[in-house]
Amino acid sequence: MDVVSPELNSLLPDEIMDTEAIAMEEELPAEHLAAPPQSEPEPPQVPMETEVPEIVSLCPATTSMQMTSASTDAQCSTSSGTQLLLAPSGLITGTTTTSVKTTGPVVTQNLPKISSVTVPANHQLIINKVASAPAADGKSPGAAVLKPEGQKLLVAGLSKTGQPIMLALPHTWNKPATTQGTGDAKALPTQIKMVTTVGKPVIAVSSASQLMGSSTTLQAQQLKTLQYMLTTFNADFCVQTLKTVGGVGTSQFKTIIPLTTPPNVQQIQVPGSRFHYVRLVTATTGSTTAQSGGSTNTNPSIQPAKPVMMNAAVRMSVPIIPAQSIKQVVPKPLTSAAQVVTTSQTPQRLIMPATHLPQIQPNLTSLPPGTVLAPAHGSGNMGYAVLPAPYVTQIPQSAFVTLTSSSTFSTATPIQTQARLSLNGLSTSEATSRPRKPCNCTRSQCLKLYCDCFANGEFCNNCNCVNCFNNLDHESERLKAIKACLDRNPVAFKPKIGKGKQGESDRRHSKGCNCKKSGCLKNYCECYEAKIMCSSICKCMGCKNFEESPERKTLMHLADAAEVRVQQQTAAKTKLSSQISDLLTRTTPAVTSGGGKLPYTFVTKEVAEATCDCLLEQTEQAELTNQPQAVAERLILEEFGRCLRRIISFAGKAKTDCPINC
DNA sequence: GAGTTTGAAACT
DNA sequence: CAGTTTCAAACTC
Repeated sequence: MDVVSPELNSLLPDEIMDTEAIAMEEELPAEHLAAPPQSEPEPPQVPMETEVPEIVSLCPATTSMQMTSASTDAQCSTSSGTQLLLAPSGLITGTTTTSVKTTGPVVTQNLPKISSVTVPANHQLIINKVASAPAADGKSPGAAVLKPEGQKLLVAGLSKTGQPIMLALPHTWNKPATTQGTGDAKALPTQIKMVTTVGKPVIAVSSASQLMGSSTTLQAQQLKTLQYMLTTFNADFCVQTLKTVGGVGTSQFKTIIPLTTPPNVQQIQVPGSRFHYVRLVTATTGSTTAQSGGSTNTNPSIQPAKPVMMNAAVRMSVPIIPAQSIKQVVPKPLTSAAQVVTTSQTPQRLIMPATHLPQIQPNLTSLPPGTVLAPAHGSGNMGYAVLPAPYVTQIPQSAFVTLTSSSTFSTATPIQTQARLSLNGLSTSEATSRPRKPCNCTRSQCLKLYCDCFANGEFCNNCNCVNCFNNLDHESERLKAIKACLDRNPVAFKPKIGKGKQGESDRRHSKGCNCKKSGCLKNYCECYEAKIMCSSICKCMGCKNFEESPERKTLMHLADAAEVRVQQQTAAKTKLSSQISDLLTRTTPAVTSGGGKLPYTFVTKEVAEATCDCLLEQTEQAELTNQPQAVAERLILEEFGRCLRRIISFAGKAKTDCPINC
């Protein structure tokens, strides 16, 4: 399905390399890009672990957050019992926690259809800074980060499953948008991070890097209740937001997964991260202390606190809208393309931004579709592995950190579903439901594009490869390989089958094939393999893969016929099996006799399948001899009768031969 | 299943 | 960028 205009699609190669700039130029006021007005010196720039600009959690889950919709005005109100905490990363590690006060403005701007969400009384909003860079005052590395009036939180919408999608806006977000487009997007990259709760209400929101080192004061009285702006997740906004957060037109959907080794959450403190996080968690007794406003800390915004007890987790992912799938993602962000993870009963996962990926940083957005950042077991200090989305399903359970109500981290349940993303022009369902063929690589270590698994952005799983490095155990090598591929070809992991120009076929090979001997009518040809015709950009010789080609038509006809035949046989087999099963079920009471094992007992699965085979064979015979349908049906029924007689005969014989055991 | 063919990827 | 080599999938027997 074509979901993105050719114009947009044409923007992909360059723009995806600088998604932040695009995002800022297109979506954010210029002031948003400018240096924050606070007087504190800018914290030292730390290497950006990744240019992944946004984090979006699209995990389907329920949430106890009360949502109201249809409001078009930004609102911020409170409800009793909710606490707002601002905490440095130490909060997560259990070393320090800072409770803060805030004036609590939640501002939405330039966002349509704002609605609101009410935070339940037993929830806390915890603002956590993950970055470990020293604060400007040098006293509180990793200290709380939000300006009193700075951090804006948007609940950008609700998924189908009701989970809120949160936006954390830089403190400059509420500035007028009059200078939009005049700022230097690259100078001060700002990220909107969208997250949703998973299961119980935990919301993680990242703010812009320039907020690091700043402080936030939140009024404790106002912490008790919060109400956030919501925007309904209409398609236009989704498109804009996703473009903003992920860059334009790539078919990538990035998810960030925390490091393993719970309960040590040091991994969450991503060194050099420019992201901040806000978590909305269920209030606990321990956190009440944290939100006390009576701290004597010289920095009023930073107060010690107990480790926060979290019983919910967040999964954040970074969507980069695929050219072919953007419209698939947007309307149903949490049910299909965006539904990266489904968690189980305790679906809490703490998701952190990728870190220490300098090698691939420049091309992160060119990573395979659905790239995920995940724990890297063998990557030394890399911290996070860069994974395509399908990898998520292969990550062992221990790879996820769960925040539990007992203030400890534990492993989470494995991911149950995976992102459904567009791959090579196939629909998301096609791409993910189709079983991938195992590779047979022997010399490439599955780290070259020769390997289909690697090229398609998947881990090798149940493959026949030799000396495979395409797994989490060789993450560092794999990262290097990814970088090498991207160095050679920045769009190496982009789908080769994209949209053609206007007026041309919807799908065409991005590079074109180079076939010489196959006539482009064998699967050697990438165009033919993708079931598309060769185009003007192909360099093939003797091409027969064009619209009017009689050879192609013949092949297509044969292929269609074969496919129909297979489908018919499959359907017939299924139907017969079902009928036999149903027959056995319905006749069970009637055939009881003599107290022994009855004939129907012998209609095992194998017998049923054999019967089906006989019937199918009869069907084929009838087809081959061109029998009329009525005759064919009669022959099949006769065959079925013979099968039944044989079954009964053998059953009766067995009963006679084995009166004790049967 | 072994051997061959093929063309993309990688290399020079 | 063109020519060559490497590689793994597709194909044939």
